[in-house]
Amino acid sequence: MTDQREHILGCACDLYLEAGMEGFSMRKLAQQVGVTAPALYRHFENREDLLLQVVGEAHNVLGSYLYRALSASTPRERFSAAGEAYMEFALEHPRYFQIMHAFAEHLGLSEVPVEVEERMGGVKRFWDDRVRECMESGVLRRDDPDRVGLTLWAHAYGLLSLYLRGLLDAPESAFRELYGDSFARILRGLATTEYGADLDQHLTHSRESGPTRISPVDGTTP
Amino acid sequence: MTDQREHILGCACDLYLEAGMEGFSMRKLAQQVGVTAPALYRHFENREDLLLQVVGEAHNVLGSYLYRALSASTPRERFSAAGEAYMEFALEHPRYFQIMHAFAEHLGLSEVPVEVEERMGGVKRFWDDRVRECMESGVLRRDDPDRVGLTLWAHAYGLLSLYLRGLLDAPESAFRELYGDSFARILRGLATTEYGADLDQHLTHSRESGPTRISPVDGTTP
DNA sequence: GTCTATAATCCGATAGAC
DNA sequence: GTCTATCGGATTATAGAC
Repeated sequence: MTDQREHILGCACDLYLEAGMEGFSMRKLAQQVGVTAPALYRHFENREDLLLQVVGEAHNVLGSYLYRALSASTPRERFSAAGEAYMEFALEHPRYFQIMHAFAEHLGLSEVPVEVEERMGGVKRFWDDRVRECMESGVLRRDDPDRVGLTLWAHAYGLLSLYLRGLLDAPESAFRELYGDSFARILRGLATTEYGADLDQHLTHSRESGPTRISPVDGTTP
Repeated sequence: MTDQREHILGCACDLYLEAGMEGFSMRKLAQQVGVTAPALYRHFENREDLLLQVVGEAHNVLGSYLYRALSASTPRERFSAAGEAYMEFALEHPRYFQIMHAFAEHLGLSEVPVEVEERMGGVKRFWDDRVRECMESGVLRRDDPDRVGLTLWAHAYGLLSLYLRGLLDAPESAFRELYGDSFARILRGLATTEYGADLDQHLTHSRESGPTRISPVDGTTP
């Protein structure tokens, strides 16, 4: 009873996880807590403030998943474990996964709150660190860790989002296999060795100039 | 005036593109159309039905972007153009990009409507076709086009989503460069050649069994 | 800190006249 | 096909008593 605020926050997380963003209201929350709606405003400024705290909890849970990955003993194992931890979090807490990436959008905000931005920066840095130590130990090619981290993060995020939104018609077991498979493909590369050389050349020069090119690049080599 | 239904649909698209999902209501739409709210129900069953048509329009617009990419003359150029077209669509019509991927979620539906599922299948097939013809012409490594297509699609979708949600603090010009760069990295591969061999072995065997593995794999080779 | 009561809006959808 | 009028409901948030 001392920390009624935390009790409310716990109920808010439960309610959101059960009902999603559409089904979340201050009235329902009050009912679940066992008080009346106005009482909530003694502890939280408004609905937005409250949901921001829920996002914070989502980040805490993700953090605990990622932290576990650090107990592996080599960079390549930590890297692998991190990728799996990110997937496990998304599959076991899909609503958390959604709200932390789409908070501003869900609330119709034009800007991402700084709290969320900072927390998300932490997630990104975690990826970058796994990448960096894999580069240092020769598992990953030497490259800009920040960019490589983003590529990996975007791929994982995209794959999980498409799955959670029901846009991939695969059962969970199949998806898990697909996720690891897709990761492996990215690490190994998709282009033939012939065109791979082309790409190396592209990347060496692209840091300075030029329009966006995606793929087997500019018309130089046939 | 003959096709008032189309006029309403046009206004609905405009209203959604301006106000987003949060700001979309039958009343506001009616006001924009210049009629009263009940009149809308002569043309559309309900709000959900109407928004489903908006999603359809979003797919039409994306389709027109992708279609343009087919005018390139070689598989590798069509591939490159397709990736750029997907990006251009997302950057120029961010709301359309969002609603077509998150329609069910936005409306609190538990299942993705079949119309959306089919349309999205078309997008996926377009990616797969670009991949397939690149494999046949030796630009991409021979592999399962369906899986490779998914990897590329997920990466592009993830990167664009993160950017549109304001989770990447980069201006648009920087993002465009980043997008192409990230694509090139995936095509070339991220692992060192040494560990790349490991991955090849993994992929060869993984089609049949085993738990999800992500990266430099199983403890066999040091 | 919590209550009752209520303000002030907004929403989707329908009935029935024209 | 469109209107007026309205039903029936939801929501966030506040005022003031206890």
